[in-house]
Amino acid sequence: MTDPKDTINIENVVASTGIGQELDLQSVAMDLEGADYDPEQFPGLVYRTQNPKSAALIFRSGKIVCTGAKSTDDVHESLRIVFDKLRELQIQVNEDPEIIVQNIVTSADLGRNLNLNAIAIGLGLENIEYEPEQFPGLVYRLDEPEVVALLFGSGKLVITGGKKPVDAEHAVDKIVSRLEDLGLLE
Amino acid sequence: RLRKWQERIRTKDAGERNLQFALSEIDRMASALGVPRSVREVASVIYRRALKEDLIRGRSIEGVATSALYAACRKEGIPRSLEEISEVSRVERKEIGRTYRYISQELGLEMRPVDPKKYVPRFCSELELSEEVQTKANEIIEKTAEKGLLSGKSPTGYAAAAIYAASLLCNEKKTQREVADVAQVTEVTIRNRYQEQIEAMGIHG
DNA sequence: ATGTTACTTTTTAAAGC
DNA sequence: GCTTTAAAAAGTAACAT
Repeated sequence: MTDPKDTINIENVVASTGIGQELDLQSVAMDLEGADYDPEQFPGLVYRTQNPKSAALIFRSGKIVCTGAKSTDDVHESLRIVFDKLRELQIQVNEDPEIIVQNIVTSADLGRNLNLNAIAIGLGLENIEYEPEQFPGLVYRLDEPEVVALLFGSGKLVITGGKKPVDAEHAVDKIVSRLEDLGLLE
Repeated sequence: RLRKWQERIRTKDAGERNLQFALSEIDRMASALGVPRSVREVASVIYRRALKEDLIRGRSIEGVATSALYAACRKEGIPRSLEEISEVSRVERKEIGRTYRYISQELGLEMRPVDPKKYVPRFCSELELSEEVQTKANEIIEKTAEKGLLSGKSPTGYAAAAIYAASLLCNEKKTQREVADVAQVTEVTIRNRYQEQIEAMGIHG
């Protein structure tokens, strides 16, 4: 039997940081090739890195949000690229700004089909949200770790809201044991 | 002091007017949908509870009223799809769904997923299909759901496919388009659900 | 009838409306 | 509350071929 934990894959990491310097986004947009800046639509400037692939949202305050990375290492590498690009534009950037991981999205596979109707009732209608007319996944909010899990009929899962990679592992363990206790797995 | 009193009356009047408006809207939509009086009463109770729990702040009265009616239809066992509900409301489908999920969670309505069989009588009667087709459709829904085919699927599309399949099996064929129109789903959805269902039932191709 | 694109859900920061 | 960004899951839908 494959341990569902071994099927966990990080799909997206969101992190925030700041260069401790105010920015004139209009001029940054002019000098930084590939930058998308439309203040009427959104106050942040969008800059995409290729390797690793990510999108950085750069704000007037100098604060930056990086999304789309596949690992925490990729987040650091992507932001290092962004910092260097800004330095090339003669912008002062702190040595190594603090990078805070805000959210990690993970996917996993329980390896067997799930009866979502039975799970909705088993886990307690007051704790879950399952509205197949609106979305095919069952929404299950865990307290420890504090993450949100989306369960699908195929047995595939999405775990989001965690700040550390281990949060997903703990969540999968709890989900598996709860479903086993209810006799809704295998 | 007089000003404070007038303000209280003004607030009270506004609140009363809003409640009256909400209840009249529930009545109007319920009539348009042709649901029994009991559903309007349940919807009114849900709306008043939402009002009491202060769930309307930041939301439109019409949105909460519509969501209360949607929830009431389901609670009473005569569900209307969000698509059908949105046709008699001035609130768009997406907002009705969001508001419904919010009040459902906050009021602890503990709504059970909609059983596709609940749509069979109404859809079949709109299609002028016999009792035999309804029975067959229910049988298809029950057996395929037991095999786990229902997980994650929209109840209306699931019911529509079963009705389409049953109409074929009972020699009262309706086209996918006819069934799709009354169930308000696309032919593609009926086709996909239909294929899964007949395969699970072990029927022909 | 199929294929592509796109939208539904969840999470999270950012600044501003 | 909304706006933008990324990503997965699976279902549904719209539009093109």
